[in-house]
Amino acid sequence: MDEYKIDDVARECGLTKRTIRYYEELGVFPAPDRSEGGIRIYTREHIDYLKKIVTAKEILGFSLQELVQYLSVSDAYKMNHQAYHDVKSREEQKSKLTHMEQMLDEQIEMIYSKIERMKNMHSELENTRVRLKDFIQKFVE
Amino acid sequence: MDEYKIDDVARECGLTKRTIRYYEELGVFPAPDRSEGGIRIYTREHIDYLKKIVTAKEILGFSLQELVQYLSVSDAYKMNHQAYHDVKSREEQKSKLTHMEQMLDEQIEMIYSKIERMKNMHSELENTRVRLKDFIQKFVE
DNA sequence: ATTAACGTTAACGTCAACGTTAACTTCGGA
DNA sequence: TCCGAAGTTAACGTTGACGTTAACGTTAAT
Repeated sequence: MDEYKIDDVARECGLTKRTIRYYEELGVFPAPDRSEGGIRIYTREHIDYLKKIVTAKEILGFSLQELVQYLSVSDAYKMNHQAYHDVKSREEQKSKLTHMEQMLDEQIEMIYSKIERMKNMHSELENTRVRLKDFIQKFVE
Repeated sequence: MDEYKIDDVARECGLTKRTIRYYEELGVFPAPDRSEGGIRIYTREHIDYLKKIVTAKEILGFSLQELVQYLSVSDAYKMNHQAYHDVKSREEQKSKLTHMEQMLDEQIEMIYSKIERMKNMHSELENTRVRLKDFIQKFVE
């Protein structure tokens, strides 16, 4: 069965139920279908998507507002659904697509530069380690 | 003159005066000497150190509490001063040094794994870009 | 010597990102 | 069928990381 309740999702994604509802409220996470009694019914797709959100937030250090930006361009799911529906003219669609392309390029560039700066910090720390080891060496002599 | 007031520091580091005092209050940033009238007098060393703090926070996405941890092992300045002074026995010093070494190793490992995960996101985004370009291509045909 | 610009502390305000609680409904097993 | 676990919304509380304001002292330049 491809049906999950909020607690299952929470467990698997490492979030609280409150947080999941909060993300839905903010528009970071899509609102799922409801059961007869109004209970949120999630699918596996939802879970995978939420996992992506969590890692993006963790690794990139994005705020929830930035996440909205990020998600609007980074996800193929949205590429097939949101950008394709609810838009009127072909011209509008095309401009929306090229805009997405541009945003995507910016995201990629930003992540790349972050990686570079992290590499710098990494090698600085390696240097510090060497100096520390030297210091300890001299210390025990 | 190697003397700066808080506003100079703020400008150069891209922070507000309030933030600098707040960092001092938290122990993230060392308290400088004061002038006769109680005004904070900083040196170039302070500025460089604060710049490090800012980048570490930005790039690593550390909270201020985590920064305290990070700074206590990552900085050579502290290696020469804090760990060397205010400690009593030689045994204590040695254990403190090996503890620093261990923490440093952990930091290095953590940053490395962050870099790896960012690389993954980066290549995922590259894939998305390719798919998006394809989509646009077919769209304009 | 005065004044404007800049410094100080202390206290309160704010915003994001949830946690907690209350008051209620729904669901699954004995 | 009934009870307890787990679902729901709504509202208030909390914490981190500062911003803002007030009330005041210091400094530099005219």
